[in-house]
Amino acid sequence: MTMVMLNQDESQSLREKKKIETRNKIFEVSGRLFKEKGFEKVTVDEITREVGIAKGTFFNYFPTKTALLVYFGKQKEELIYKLIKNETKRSIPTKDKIKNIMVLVAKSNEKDKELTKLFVFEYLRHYGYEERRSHSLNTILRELLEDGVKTGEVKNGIDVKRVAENLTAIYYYSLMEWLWSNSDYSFSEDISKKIDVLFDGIRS
Amino acid sequence: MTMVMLNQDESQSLREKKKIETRNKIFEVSGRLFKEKGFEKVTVDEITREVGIAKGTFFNYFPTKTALLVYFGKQKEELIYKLIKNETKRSIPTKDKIKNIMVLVAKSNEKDKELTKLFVFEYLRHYGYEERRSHSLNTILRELLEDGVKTGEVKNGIDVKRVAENLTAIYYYSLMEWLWSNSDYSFSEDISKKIDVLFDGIRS
DNA sequence: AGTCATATATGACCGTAGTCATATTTAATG
DNA sequence: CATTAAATATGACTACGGTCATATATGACT
Repeated sequence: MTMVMLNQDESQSLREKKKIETRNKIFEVSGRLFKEKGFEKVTVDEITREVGIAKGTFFNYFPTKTALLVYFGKQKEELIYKLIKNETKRSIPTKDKIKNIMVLVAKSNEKDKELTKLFVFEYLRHYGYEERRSHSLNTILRELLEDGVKTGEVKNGIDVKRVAENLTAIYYYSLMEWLWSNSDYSFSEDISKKIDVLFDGIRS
Repeated sequence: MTMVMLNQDESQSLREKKKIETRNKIFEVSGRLFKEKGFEKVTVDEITREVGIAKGTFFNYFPTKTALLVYFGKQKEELIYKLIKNETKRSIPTKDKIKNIMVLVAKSNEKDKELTKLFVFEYLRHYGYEERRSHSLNTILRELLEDGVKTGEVKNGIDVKRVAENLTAIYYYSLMEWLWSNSDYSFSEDISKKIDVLFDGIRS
C-alpha cells in the first residue's frame, strides 16, 4: 500500500506528458475536422482514428462528444480573460473601459467565426447548468460599473446588477446576430454603438 | 393518370383529419413525457408506443426528435403573438406599450418554466439558421419604437434597429437567467425594471 | 530487477436516433 | 364495384454515441 504522493513540481511524469499530449491532439484534430465538415458530420470514430487512440480513450478525456464544444469555449474564454485583465488596469473613463473590453471580446470572436458558431450554443447551454463563475463577462462588467458609480461617471443609485446583465445580454445577442447574418458587418463596431445607446438612454 | 386536384375547402378528407390527429397526439404525448422525465430520457420508441404508431411514422411528422422542441417553441410563439396583436392596438405611451408586451411574453413563459427550459435553446439555435421572420419580437419592438420616434416619445435620430435589438437581447438573456436561477423572483418584474434603465440611460 | 497498486487504454457491446424498401390505406375515376 | 395512383404507415436495419469489463502501461517501493 503506497500512500506517498510525490509532488512532481514542474517536471511532469511520463504519464502526465502523454495525457496532455493526447488531450491536445484530440482538440487539434477535432477542431480541424469540425471546421472542415461541421460538428454532426464528424464521428468520434473518425476523430480517434486520426488521433491514433481507441474509441474508449476519447471518453476518458471528454465525457461526451458535445463536451468538446464546451471545452473549445472554455479555452477561448481563458485567452480572452488574460486580455481583459490588462484592459481593466488602465486609467481611462469607465465607459471607454467597458467599450474596450467588449470590443476586445468581440474581435477575438471575429477571428474564428465558423468554430464560434459551432460552440456558442453548447457553451451557453452548459453554463445554464453550471455554477456562476467569478470570471464571467457579466461579473467583470458589474465591477467596472460599480467603479463608475464611485467616480461619478455612472448615475448614483442605479441598479448595477441589472445594467451589467443588460450589457451582457447585448453582447451575446449581438454575437449571435452577427454569427448567423449573411452580410459581414463589423461586430465590434456594432457592439460599440449599442453601448453608446445604453449609456445615453432613448427617452427624448 | 389523375390530374384533378379537388380543393377540399374547409371540409377535411379522412386523410387530413387523421394527419392532424396524429400530429396532435405526438405533441401531447411527447410534451407530457418530456415534462415527466426530461428530454433525453424519453425515447422515440416510447413516444410512438404511447401514441400507437410505428417508429417510422414519427419521422413522417417530425424530421428529428429535437425538431419537436422547435415546434413547441413555434406553437408557444403563435399563442403569444395573438396576445401581442391586441396590445399594440391600445393608445398608450410607447414605453408602456413596449413594457406591456415584454411583460406579457414574460408571463406566458412563467407559466411553464420546465418545458420552456427544454426548448428555448433549440428554438434559438433553429432560428439562427432560418429566415428572419416578420413576426419576431425584434420586429414588433422595432415598429413600436418607430412609432415612438414619430410621436416624440423617443429621441429623434436614434438608431432604432439597434435599440430594438438591445431590447430583444435583454428579453432573451433575462429569460435564461430566470430559467436557470434557483431563486424564484418575478421574471416580468425584472424585465420591467430593465426596460426603465434602457429608456433612461445610465450616464450621470 | 522484481513486485505491486493504480492510472490509463482498449474494443466488443448496447441503446437509440434516423433511413428506407415494402406494405397498407385512401380516394379518385370509369 | 373494380382499378389504379398517390399518400401514408411500417418495422427491419444501419450508424453512431456512449459504457464497461478487461488488458496494458506506469511508477513507487524493496
